[in-house]
Amino acid sequence: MSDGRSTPRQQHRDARTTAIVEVARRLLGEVGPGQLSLRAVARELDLVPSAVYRYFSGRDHILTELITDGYRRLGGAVAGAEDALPRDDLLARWRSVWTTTRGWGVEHPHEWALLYGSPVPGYAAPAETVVLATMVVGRLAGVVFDARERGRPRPAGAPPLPPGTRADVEQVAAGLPALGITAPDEVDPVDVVLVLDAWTHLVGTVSFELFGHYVNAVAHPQEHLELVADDWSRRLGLEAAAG
Amino acid sequence: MSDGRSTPRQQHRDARTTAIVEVARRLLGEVGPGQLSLRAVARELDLVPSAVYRYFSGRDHILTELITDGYRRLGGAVAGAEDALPRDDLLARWRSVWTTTRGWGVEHPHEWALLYGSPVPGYAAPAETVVLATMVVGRLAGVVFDARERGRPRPAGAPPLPPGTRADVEQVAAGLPALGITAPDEVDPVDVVLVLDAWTHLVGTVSFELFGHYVNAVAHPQEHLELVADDWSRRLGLEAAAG
DNA sequence: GAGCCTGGAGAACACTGTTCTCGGAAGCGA
DNA sequence: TCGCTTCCGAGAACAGTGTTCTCCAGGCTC
Repeated sequence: MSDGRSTPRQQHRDARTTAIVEVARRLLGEVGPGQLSLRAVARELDLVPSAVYRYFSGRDHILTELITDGYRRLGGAVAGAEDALPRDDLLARWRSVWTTTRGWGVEHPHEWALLYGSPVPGYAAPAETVVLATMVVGRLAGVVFDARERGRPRPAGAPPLPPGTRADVEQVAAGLPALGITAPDEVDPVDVVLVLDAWTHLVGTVSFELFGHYVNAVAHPQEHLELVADDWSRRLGLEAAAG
Repeated sequence: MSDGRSTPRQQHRDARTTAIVEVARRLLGEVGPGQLSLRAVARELDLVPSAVYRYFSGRDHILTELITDGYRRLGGAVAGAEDALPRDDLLARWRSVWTTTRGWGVEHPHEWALLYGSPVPGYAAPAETVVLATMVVGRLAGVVFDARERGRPRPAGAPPLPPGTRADVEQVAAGLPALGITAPDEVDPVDVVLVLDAWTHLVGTVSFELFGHYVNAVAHPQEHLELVADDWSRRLGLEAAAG
């Protein structure tokens, strides 16, 4: 946020900027997006509303900042948990990504809604966000690629991909290095699709839990999520060779 | 909405009530929830804002009505499409539920966001909604149950369910008749979990497309969704015996 | 030390949801 | 047909909201 040398003014500016985001995030946790009020943020900081406009172009700008911030925090939590595990324990790493993602969502439901719920109207993802938003799915892909590298193949039974999806996969595979994902030289297109689907299912499951679609259906969401995670790991051939 | 005999007053009231909802739904399609304004609805009907309160207790009440209305319409679209297919063509019925659901979402993205996006703050699902909300997953379950009835088993390879999930499944199975879902006498618990997961994956996939999480990843969402649908049908053993 | 410029104050505008009172008109029973 | 009741809409008001504008003082920069 601050460039190299920091004048006193720049320091003050940075402090205020982060203070605004911090307060906004705290209020977001209390009331949820849509109810987040710029004036409330200003009040909390003993500021007049118009003063906030020195730092942000408006309410949506603050929300945008909270979104990138949320992706950063979620990604950080997932990365931290997975990095603490031995690289060879693919199954533990895979489950870690799933449970850490859910854990973060359960702890920060409003931020989760901001990231994966209805998009905010004025929001156009800045360039920085697109790489941040891929952290979770990137970790999923990392485990799968490591499994292939260790000679664990995917169970048979997948049909060939239709042409449109093949094109999509090529697009994705070409963009992997830019996202910091180390992929094998020859990426299996089916792996790419399955990882994308597993990611979708992961986020969908957590969203269903947090958004109340599982009432009267799933009373043990943690257990259920682990079940789904193991299911996908089996389909991706992550478990030990002896089934 | 109207009970048996309808006095002129009741007629007028019903007409106004539906008119308000209709206008609200049209405006919702233009601006999205959160931007939907009670005053704008009133303006459109040449009404003063306070007059709307004769029919709805507030803005959230209108949104609640739009939610139940949305579930009804989505469910109706799905049911209509599936009922037009021969009951024995399980695969076609299965795909129909998937593609019809996506098609409705693509046509009504804001209503989709209302149903499956971030929950509305003041919204507590009325009793009527819980049955409406299960229409899509109920149709998925119906296809699977019909497959079992026709002697198509699920492919092997599923691990036993952990105790918490077993309890959840029993709860769900006990509630099936109340939802109008005809289930076999002995419901396979794994089938219930898989249907729930397929439903989650379906909604998650459409949401990811509509909410912009698939940019730079899935340029052919229709084809991708069909791929996912077929994938689940294979895991559920819906296709003809000869693979 | 002179000057610029930045950040905050304050007022104002156009909205929003919601509550209240009040009037008139339409429906209803006799 | 008359009179009463009920109900619907108008209107004003209040407390909020996001946003824009002008103005000014203080601190930073040169």
